[in-house]
Amino acid sequence: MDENILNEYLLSVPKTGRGRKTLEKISNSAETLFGSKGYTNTSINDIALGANVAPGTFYIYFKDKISVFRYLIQKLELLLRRELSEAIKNLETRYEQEHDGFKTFFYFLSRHKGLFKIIWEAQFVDPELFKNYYETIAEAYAKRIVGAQSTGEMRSDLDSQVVAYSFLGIANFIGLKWIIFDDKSVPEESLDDLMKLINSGVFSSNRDNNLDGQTITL
Amino acid sequence: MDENILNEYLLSVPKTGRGRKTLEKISNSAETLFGSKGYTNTSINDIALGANVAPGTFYIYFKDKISVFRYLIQKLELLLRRELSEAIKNLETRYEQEHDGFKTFFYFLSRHKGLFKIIWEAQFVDPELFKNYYETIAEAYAKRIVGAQSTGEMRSDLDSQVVAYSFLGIANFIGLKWIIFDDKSVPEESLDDLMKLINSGVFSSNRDNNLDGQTITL
Amino acid sequence: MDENILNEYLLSVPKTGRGRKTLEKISNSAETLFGSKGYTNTSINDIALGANVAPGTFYIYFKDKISVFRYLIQKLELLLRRELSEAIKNLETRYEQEHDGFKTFFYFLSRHKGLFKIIWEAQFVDPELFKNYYETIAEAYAKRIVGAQSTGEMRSDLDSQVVAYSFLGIANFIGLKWIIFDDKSVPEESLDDLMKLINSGVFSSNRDNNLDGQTITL
Amino acid sequence: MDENILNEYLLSVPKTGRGRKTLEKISNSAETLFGSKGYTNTSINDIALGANVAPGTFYIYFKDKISVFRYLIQKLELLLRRELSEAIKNLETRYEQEHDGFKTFFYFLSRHKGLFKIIWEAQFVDPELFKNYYETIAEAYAKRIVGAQSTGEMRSDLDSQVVAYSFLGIANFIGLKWIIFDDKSVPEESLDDLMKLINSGVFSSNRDNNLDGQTITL
DNA sequence: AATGAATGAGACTTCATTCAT
DNA sequence: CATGAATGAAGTCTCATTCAT
Repeated sequence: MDENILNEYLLSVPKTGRGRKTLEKISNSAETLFGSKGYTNTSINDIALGANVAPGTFYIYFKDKISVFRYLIQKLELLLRRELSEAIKNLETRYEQEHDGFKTFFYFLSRHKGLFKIIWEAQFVDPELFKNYYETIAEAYAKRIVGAQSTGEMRSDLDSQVVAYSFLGIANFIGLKWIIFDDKSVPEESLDDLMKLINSGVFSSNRDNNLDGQTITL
Repeated sequence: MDENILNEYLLSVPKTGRGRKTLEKISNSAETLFGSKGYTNTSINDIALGANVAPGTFYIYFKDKISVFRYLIQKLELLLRRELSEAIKNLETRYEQEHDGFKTFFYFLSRHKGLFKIIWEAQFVDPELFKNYYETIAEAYAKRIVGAQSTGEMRSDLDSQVVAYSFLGIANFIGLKWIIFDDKSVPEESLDDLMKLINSGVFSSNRDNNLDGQTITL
Repeated sequence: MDENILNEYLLSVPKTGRGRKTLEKISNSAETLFGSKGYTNTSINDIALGANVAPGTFYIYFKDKISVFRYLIQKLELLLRRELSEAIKNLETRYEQEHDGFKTFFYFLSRHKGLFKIIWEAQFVDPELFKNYYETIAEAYAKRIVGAQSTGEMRSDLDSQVVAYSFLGIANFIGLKWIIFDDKSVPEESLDDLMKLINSGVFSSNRDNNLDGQTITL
Repeated sequence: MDENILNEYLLSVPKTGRGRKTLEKISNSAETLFGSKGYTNTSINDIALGANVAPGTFYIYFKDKISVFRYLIQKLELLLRRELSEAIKNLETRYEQEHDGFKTFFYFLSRHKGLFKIIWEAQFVDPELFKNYYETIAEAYAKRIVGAQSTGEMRSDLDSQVVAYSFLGIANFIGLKWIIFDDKSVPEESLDDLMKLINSGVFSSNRDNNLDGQTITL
């Protein structure tokens, strides 16, 4: 079971079912509160209250407040990674993979709004963690781009990092919009437009740029 | 002077030169500290110390801690808006405007790394403010897109909001990368690639997708 | 068995060998930890951990934390008393008894560094106990001095309490030096000098003091 | 002013008379409470309460609880050192110096019972500090002994460290007796007996020891 | 007898804010 | 205007002790 990775973040792994249930209650309470009020505005007492346990109980499972935070981020990463690789593993073209990747990401967001917001706060709560998190993701993504470029599926005159960060930026921002502004139009609905955008761009035609007149039939 | 808008955020607008200097010292100290350590990790004492004034002096100019924060965000918005409109006001094509807009944004970032970080923290410090800030920006941007679509400069089969948020996402993420990871390659250098991306997309050609065969000559 | 006195400090005297072993593990763990980290810095959890039992098990044998502490002090007193009386019971002169008494004390210390430190901490942990402990010892010692004075073995112009406390002070301080500073020179080595000191003093001669010219041939 | 050494232990040296008074109230409250209830049993709230200030005020002057503790020990050392050197500076013989040294020490104790008790607790609260404190004192004392031995005022067949620790042990234990047991007979009254003891010893006569028959006329 | 999870009072500490000078 | 000392509510965390299993 992959979840055992998360145990590293625990002060003590419960041996009884009772303990396991308590840990879950605490973790869930923290996720909910961090997601709604933010890490900084959430106190241990809040978390304990939300978990229906005494404040001291929190410290049986987590060393301190920042530890749950890290635990939850690790959990987010684990879940997202798993879902993404699952989603695209049988798809042949990069285009399909990208399409379903975005789709999966948005679907994931819909179920983990809170967890996702936590990541952004990491920038202030634990800058090192934040840096590592995004470095890892961006690097992995850039590698994917390079792969697609080498097979000719993606144009290779663009820096892979620029492309990777742009895609991540688009996905995150549309997700951010959705989460923060509690948008009714789920991002999934925007998926087609988004794909068109990254597929063939936004500008219409005949500009004097360095794309040297090559014609693309879409 | 446009700056007078900022006076709304002040408890008392200094009448003497001495007072003006004190206010500036406090505001600058806050900007520096919020930008480096973050709002939450910066205390009024820190700000006062950095401004070479007594803690009590802070409260002559600002009602409370959150007020400087809002003051600084308002300042950022003001400055950025001004620079952007200045930068593109004499440019004819949307493409050129977009190009120079990004360029200006990145240049602005380079001089206000701290302020940019402050914006992000607003998400947790003052969610309402953050929401308004981005709503305003995104709406304005979306309007620009609609305009460009109506003149035919941009393809009109894409939802203007999706395009707006995508562009903002790209700009912000590349900016984020640069700031947080202290990147050596300034984003300006990536500008050409970025323009190519939004101009004509990333995928290479001839895909069997729902873009229904319409041909675009680039 | 004299040890039954110690049972008074127990919540339940174990009837099975298993229980006896558990009690011993707990008591030993406490002695070790109190002796190294001190009473205050040792938690019940530490003790339980060191004894390889669950925290709850501690409370089967001891009413509370202070109880083990008292138990251990009582144990120290018992052991020391026994060794001392054993050591000097066949010696004829007070001088020899004092000599071997110190020697035995230092030897005892070498095997119970921890317990000795526990006694000192009692001053702060349980002042009443500490008071009683030292009162008892000092009184017993003072009685010995009076006895020696009545047989003429010790000069009788000195207050027995002053002598008793002085001797105890010397023994304790040299012991303290040894324990706290982890001295390499075992106090036993200093024994001869110490005996000379209490035998004939430190100052050289011919002073105009209130010893009224009486001559002592050493 | 020598007292400025103590400022090193302060978080902020007060600039106004008001602050100086507050600092003194806090320091005095801590001294009283540490001396009566002990360091461990005294809370910051207790100290603040005893000083008639808010808990937070404590932290204006001291970094944390252990800091006042160190501050007070440093103060004790400073005061004692000063009084001792003052007391003996005009005395000619070592005997007189020793006599007045003990007397001064006992007199000092009578005015600083609490402060003196604090030292003992340092063994558990800040072992390093305790070690340094006693090492310094013992070394200084041992040097004095060596000096007295070289002038012939003290017999030189005794190890100076043994003598130093013995003297310290005697002084401390008699002081301890007085303080802990709240003795009515002030140690000063025992001074003469004590001087006799260290002057010419306790045992009466004619023992077969290794003092090789030398005769001392007292 | 033993377990280990849960408790909650209480300790330490921070810091936005006030106010007398 | 400016100061800086004082405040006290609120938050983090520890740990002796209890109790259901």
